[in-house]
Amino acid sequence: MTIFQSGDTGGILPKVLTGAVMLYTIAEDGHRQIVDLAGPGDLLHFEGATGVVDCYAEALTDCQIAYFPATALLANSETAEYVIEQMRNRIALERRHIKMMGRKSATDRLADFMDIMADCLGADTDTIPLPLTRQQIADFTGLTLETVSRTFAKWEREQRLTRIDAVTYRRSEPLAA
Amino acid sequence: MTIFQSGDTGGILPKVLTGAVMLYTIAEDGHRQIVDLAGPGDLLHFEGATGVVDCYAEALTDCQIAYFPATALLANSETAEYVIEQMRNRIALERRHIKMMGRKSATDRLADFMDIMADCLGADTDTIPLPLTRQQIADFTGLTLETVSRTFAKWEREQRLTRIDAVTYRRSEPLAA
DNA sequence: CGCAGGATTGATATTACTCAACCGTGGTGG
DNA sequence: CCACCACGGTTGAGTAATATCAATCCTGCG
Repeated sequence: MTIFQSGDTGGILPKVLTGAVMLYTIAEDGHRQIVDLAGPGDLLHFEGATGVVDCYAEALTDCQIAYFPATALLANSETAEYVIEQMRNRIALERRHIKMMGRKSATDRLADFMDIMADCLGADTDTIPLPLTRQQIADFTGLTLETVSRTFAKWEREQRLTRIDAVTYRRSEPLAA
Repeated sequence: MTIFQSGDTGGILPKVLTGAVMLYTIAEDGHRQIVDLAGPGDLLHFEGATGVVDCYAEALTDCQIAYFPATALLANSETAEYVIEQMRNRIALERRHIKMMGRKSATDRLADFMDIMADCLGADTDTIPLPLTRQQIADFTGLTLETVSRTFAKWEREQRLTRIDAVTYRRSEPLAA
């Protein structure tokens, strides 16, 4: 379940081969904020031997993780370029995340969230795997689980969203109101 | 004022020597979201010659910017390490940003925001430069400018925060309620 | 002097949070 | 086999907080 914890030392870079992983932090007041999502091909952190990770990584599904020594990866220019590309991807995703959280309405936030999930974990655009509990979605979006639940219920009533199975939804129309 | 725009090609990495810069995106609905803040020593993006930046960079204060060719920077292992370190810093800041935006109350959000400003632009911990308009603070935190204004007014009434000059505040006590 | 841009303040409405009850399911143990 | 429990999810009612709309203030500048 847990892949690494805040405080663990770096030096070895974990790469997701299969499955999905969430990264989160715990605030002083106990509030959990999910700060990142990773799927196949993604590196989970970038700390060298002198670094320490400051978040928790937990598997959302069954996962295979490979571990690479940071020094070796950065020594070779080809793999170093891959690491840099990965970091660029992380920055781009964090910024989408920020953009999503800047939305003032819960509906817009969750519509953006579904876009992100589709891009991160989705095969085709409108079939969206959702291996997260309502609480986890809330901790990702900065909403409450009740608001998440109500918004999904509304979308299902409006036929914009249909549940395929326990962890998959299909969206028919743009979700944003 | 504008340092680069969404759509500009990469290849040359801008580094802030002095001053402060904001990075922002514009959503389809016109909403502006500030996604990053950079101060002296920070690189503003990491796009190689094949990349394109997807946000806008605008100076918040008078600025000096130096430009480095990406290929040269990455060829040398010493400067490459600096670039990676910079990317790590960006990721860490974006995550603090996300964490801040996960706070449910405006007061908590803005207290976190002040912490971030202190770390990004501050000399000592409690003297906080704030070269942003209320609207820009709102676009950073995901609040409205009225809420920002009211919260600052409340803090000043409570003597937790005092304005030193047009762009500097001093905080006396923890701002979080 | 008048104007423009940012900032403040007020009144109101909406929206999401909070608290709480209840449902459904899967697992465990008697 | 069934009772019970734990956990996630749904739904409802009420409240508190912030967005919204609008008027006014302040300051620097032309």
